[in-house]
Amino acid sequence: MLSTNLDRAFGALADPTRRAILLMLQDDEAAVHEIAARFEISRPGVSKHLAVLRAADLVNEERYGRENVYSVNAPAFEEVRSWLTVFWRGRLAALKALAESEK
Amino acid sequence: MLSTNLDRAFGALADPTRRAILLMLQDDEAAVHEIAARFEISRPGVSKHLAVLRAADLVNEERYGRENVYSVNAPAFEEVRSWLTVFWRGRLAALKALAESEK
DNA sequence: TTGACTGGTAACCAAGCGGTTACGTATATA
DNA sequence: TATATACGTAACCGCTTGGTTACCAGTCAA
Repeated sequence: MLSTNLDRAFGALADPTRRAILLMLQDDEAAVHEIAARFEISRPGVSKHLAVLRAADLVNEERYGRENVYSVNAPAFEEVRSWLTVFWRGRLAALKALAESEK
Repeated sequence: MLSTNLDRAFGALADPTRRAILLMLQDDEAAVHEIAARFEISRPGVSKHLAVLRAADLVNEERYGRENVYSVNAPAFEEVRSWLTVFWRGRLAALKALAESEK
């Protein structure tokens, strides 16, 4: 099945370790070894989570010397929030239409 | 790995078919056979998607005779929106702190 | 230049997922 | 009562996922 940005974003957010990484990056950007130090899983495990977040475009990656520094990428979050907001508005509209029809 | 409500909610939203089902239910509640009629996958396939949405508490299920009628369950969506909102506020706070420190 | 640090990736494994067909059961209808 | 409808679930299949260890390449420092 072909996978869209939105699929990947929601899928990336479905894992608690990845959400924790995002919360950590929300305070400040960090290198991979700094992130790995805060989690119990192995460094390659963290690398794979970061690859998933990168594929979902939820984080940016920048190389400084031998460090790979990750930070939050805001626009991709907007896409997720936007889907939920649109869904919500549609729902409110449906409820309103229902209320009208019951008058 | 133990799976939380939030994990299941984000995971459920990661699939385009399930999002389409939710958009359909947002207009009006529907029985399983009505939902299945609108998708190309088999009815048992739809049943499994509905089971995932149910496990994530994103839908409600109610039996009427031999029909199983599904509808959107609003509170679970609030949990997802809430996580994103809290994340967002934290991020804005971090950006503000950064701006302050640069003065 | 040798050695330590940083980090991606390959290979592997068990578990989960999205789909299918086959089946069982409950309900409505003729 | 016999038949058709509605739906969940089991069994199966191939692919993905989240974790591991082992390895390799690039960069910094002595």
